[in-house]
Amino acid sequence: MLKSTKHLFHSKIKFSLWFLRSFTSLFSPPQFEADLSLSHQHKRNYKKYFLFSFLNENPTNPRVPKQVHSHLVTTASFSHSIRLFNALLRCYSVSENPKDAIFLYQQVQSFYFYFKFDSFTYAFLIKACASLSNLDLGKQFHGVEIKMGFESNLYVQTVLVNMYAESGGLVECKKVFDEMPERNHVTWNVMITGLAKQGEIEFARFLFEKMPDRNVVSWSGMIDGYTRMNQHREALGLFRRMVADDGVDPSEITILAILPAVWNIGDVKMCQLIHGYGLKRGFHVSDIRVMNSLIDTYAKCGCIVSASRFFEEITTDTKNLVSWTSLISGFAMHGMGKEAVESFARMEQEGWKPNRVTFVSVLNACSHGCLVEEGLKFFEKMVSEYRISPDIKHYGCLIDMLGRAGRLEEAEKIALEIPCEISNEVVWRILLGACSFYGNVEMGERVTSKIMEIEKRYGGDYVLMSNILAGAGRFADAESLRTLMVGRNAIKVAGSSLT
DNA sequence: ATAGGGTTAG
Repeated sequence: MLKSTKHLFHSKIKFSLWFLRSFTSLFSPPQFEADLSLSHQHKRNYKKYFLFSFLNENPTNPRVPKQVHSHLVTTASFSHSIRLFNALLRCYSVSENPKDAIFLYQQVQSFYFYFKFDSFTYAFLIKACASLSNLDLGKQFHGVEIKMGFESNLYVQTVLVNMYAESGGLVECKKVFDEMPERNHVTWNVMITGLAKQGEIEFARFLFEKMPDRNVVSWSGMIDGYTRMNQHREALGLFRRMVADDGVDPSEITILAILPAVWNIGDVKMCQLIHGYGLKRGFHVSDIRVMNSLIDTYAKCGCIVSASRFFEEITTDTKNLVSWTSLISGFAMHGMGKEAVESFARMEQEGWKPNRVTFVSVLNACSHGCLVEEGLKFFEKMVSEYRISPDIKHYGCLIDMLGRAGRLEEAEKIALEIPCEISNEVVWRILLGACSFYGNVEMGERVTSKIMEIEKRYGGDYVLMSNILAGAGRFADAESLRTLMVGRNAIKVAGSSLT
């Protein structure tokens, strides 16, 4: 008995040493070896501190929390520090697998029953539930947290509001917010951004106007809410009010929230203004997300030259895959197939591996630039070389490309081969457009019946099909289709131009 | 130690 315990103890020491070695070799903190000569208490504190900063300084490396976790398990030193345990929990809650936070809690709860959890523990656990969008689990921790006496803890209640907002429990969200004895600006912001994200923009605005000290987060949240709801003028108005009247400096996030409103309205001047502001404030050198969004906005405002010039100004080590994809999608929407294909080649030369979005963009470019053979090659390359299984948008581009080139039979064949789990009415709608362009009545009728199996309320389909029929001289059929459209209450919004 | 994020067929 004694021997085996001893053996276990030795193996633990061995493991610890291996562990410390792996830490030192990974990060080689200065004087770590020397500190081993300190007193036992000192060593333990140093180790604790080291593990703590190890966790906090490597938030993106998924191996770090696993290493610390296994160290704590094998050395049975969970009980030594609630802080270390909480830091580990925090790491897991923002990691790729927030469920690990729940597992850690369950493990500690069942093996270390004397362990006393504090308010931070519950805050991070509820945060993990928010990342998982798991409303049921969140409700359970809400119950536990109340039972442990944190019902009026500002931090715990704030993450609780956030969790309910993110996982769609708006009723509970409002209830918790209303019943909080004290709130700070974070609480208000969590509530406002949460409501704005869920589409409750009116109520978010009400709270926004009522809130005592608005900051850049509150403004950005509201602006983002309006752009999500397609209320772009309202978003721009709020942005102007924020900068001009309240004198609040926009952050990177504000810029990212306002740019979709800019390109939806198509305001090039506004885009240049924000670009200039970014230059002045240094966003363009510091935040690749803002730069990528600017490429996209210039392209969507019709200035592909500015978009590509701006792209070329970004240094090679700052550019990423999204920059390349934004450029290619810009070329695609301007019908510049050749430039898109060249950019794709340059991107591969610089060592970037295209993802599914990059392929949607380049296939779209081939379709708009009438590069059918290239497009088919890209599709083949995506499947066999990059092992990306095509999704419905890739098929959409492919069908659009073949349809525009008049290769309707091939397009229809592919549309029929799409697995039914991912198929939708949009691919058939694309094909219907091609049938209309080439005046193919028979296929048009087949395709229309396919669409009607899925969606009967989209007016554009009736209009397109009745145009095909009228083009073939079948005016009576065209007329009855129009009547059917009115009878089914299908709506066709009239087109309009921005200029 | 609590809040906000970029590219996607018609």
